[in-house]
Amino acid sequence: MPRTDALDLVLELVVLLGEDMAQSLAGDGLTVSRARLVWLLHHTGPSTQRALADALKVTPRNVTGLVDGLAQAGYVVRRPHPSDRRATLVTLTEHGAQKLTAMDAAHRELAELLFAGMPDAQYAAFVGGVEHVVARLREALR
Amino acid sequence: MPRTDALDLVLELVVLLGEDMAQSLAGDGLTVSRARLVWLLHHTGPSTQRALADALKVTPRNVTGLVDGLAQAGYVVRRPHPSDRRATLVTLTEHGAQKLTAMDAAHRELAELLFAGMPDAQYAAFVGGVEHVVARLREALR
DNA sequence: TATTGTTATACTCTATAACTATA
DNA sequence: TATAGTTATAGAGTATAACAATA
Repeated sequence: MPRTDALDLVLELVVLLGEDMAQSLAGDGLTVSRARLVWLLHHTGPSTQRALADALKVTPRNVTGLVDGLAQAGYVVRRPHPSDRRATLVTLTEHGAQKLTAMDAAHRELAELLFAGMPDAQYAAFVGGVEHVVARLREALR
Repeated sequence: MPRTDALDLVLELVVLLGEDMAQSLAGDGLTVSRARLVWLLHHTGPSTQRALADALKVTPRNVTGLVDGLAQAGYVVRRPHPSDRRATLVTLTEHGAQKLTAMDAAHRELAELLFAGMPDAQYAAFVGGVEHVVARLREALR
């Protein structure tokens, strides 16, 4: 007896969450792809484009484009790598860093919005359920 | 105390589910956008491009491109509308209909994969939790 | 006058391949 | 010879605007 209703509900959640994030990011002049890159920079510090490409699982060429857009929007700058003249270090600007700090806060507010008011027992069961599903998906994708 | 861990877990689920679907669809020569269109056709029958644009919440121009690609891939054909000569009715081909029936089965199998083995109590709590989160998101997006 | 779908144009994300500069 | 990042090229998804055919 497949539990397709739960899957459909999860798919709806995916759609709504995607809309919410895209809408919020658009307000900051960001796209999902660009946000992923600056989010990474924010949490790991200045990185070479090569490292970003590996972490984001996209091609180096793609990173060039994303960094171009982010630089034009004032989020990041390219700095020379101190010891390897082939490489560049992508670094958050002051403005970018401030925006990312604000995004951290927005992230916490979203968590608050979604889960505040949920009874502890249900919250625990929900987390357990998501972990279960994530584990199954990881196996399936391996 | 924001429950950011649950949000991060849900975001991971979104990523993994997206990868799983994209991988599966690529095997059928489909993209996510094209799959959404044929999925709609499969469940509502032949439709005008205008109706598809409204249902998918994209522009008519976008639908033109998606239908072009799906027609070339043999999933759909454009037929004249019987009473309105401005409009076309996008219809699944025999091949497309068979593929969609197979996708229905794959959908049930995915539900089976994700939720089989989950205790009834946890399943119920999980569904309740997702419903809670979906409701909150609906409010936020309104 | 309004609607359906198209052509024209443009931007973003994505990829592969060839090339430059450096290691 | 290998690596970092670029230019060149291409396809998909998305949008707006102008237009043709029809209602």
